[in-house]
Amino acid sequence: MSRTQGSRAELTGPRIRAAALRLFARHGFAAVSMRQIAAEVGVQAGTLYSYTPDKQSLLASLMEGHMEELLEALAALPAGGTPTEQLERFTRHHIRFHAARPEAVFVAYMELHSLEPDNFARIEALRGRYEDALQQILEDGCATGAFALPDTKLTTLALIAMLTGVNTWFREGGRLDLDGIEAIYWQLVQKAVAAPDTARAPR
Amino acid sequence: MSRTQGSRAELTGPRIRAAALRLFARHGFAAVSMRQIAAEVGVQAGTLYSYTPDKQSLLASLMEGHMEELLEALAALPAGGTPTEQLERFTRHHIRFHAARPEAVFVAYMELHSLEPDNFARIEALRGRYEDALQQILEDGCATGAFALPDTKLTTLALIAMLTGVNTWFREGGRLDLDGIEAIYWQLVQKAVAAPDTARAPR
DNA sequence: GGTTTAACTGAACGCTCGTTCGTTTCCAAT
DNA sequence: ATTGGAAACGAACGAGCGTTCAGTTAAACC
Repeated sequence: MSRTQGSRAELTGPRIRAAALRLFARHGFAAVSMRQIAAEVGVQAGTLYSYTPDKQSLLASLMEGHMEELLEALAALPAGGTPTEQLERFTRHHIRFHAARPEAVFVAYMELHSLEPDNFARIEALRGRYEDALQQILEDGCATGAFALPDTKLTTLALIAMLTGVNTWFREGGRLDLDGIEAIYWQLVQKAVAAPDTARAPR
Repeated sequence: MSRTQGSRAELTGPRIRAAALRLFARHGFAAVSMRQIAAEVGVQAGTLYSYTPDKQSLLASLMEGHMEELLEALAALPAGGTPTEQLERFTRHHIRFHAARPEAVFVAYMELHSLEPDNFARIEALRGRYEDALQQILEDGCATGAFALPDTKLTTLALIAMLTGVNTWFREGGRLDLDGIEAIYWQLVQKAVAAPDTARAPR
């Protein structure tokens, strides 16, 4: 399937994936044809089928790859510290990771209904693991008294929705850089979850 | 175009819109054919063109109608009171309004990229007016000292993303009813925006 | 009961879709 | 120079797409 040496150009497989991701993000999975993807790569449509069994698998593979990358990056974060420190790391990491790959994020959120049931279940399970990681931090914080939350599951979903919302407007080179955005969102998150007494002195 | 008396059944126009909304929400605009919509209504595909000039206009009309309804409902809210009271009204209303029409909300958010440029601009302008209303409340609150926010525009977008996120998991008859959900989210919103001194006594 | 009229049918248009597969190309090893 | 084999081509398949429109139906009015 792969040459020992890519003598003429970039490897075709990754270029197909990149083109598909870009087009799916821009126009939506159902609105993009295999011929459009092929044209973007500079190849005939039939060639795509040497790299993916079909269009659905191409989408599922992109989405699953994204979710696995997200979980790997989460696992690579430094552990330990207070729940507040962990939550700050999670918050900043979420914003930074998502801002760096807007197309994959967009596809992973918007094309869930284009997945066949098996693929949907597999990818939703990965998302669930990510949410669980945040929920665990919130529960730890409630246990130590650093956070005061009526419902950690809802708060998990609320915070992730808020943080992921950055992607709807963030553009590189805009009014604010990522450091500034992280700081603003971290302040919102921190105040929202903090127990009243510790709202200003977060340990 | 319309009969003086709908003697046999429901009027066809609204039924087409309802079927299209349901199918667009479930499968995505591009993945739904005019024949599917027609079949859902119990009519031939050609009949749809007595009610809409084309598929794109059907989508745009559904989205524009939803945004206008949202703005009308916002305008119908009681005015006056402190910024904190206004923000609570906005928060509760947003959750309640969106939870009541999940399909329209889903389509309005997910199918923006299916709109042709003119329709997109018109509908985005309506969304901007809704965001402006929230931003005005936040600015008023900062002016009175009730809120402490580094950036009202970002906070506006962050809060709307958080509140709209309810729609990704809320299902009627689930663990929590709307009153409970409103209360939890209002607590998160209130704490996130409140100036430190007033965090516990919101007037 | 005959006429009007709007709603709806159903066939047809040209086109694009995802996918298959026999053929051609061309690098790499002999 | 020849050969082996992977990569890509490009034509073809049946199906379905959005849209049009001449014709059919049936309720409403005189």
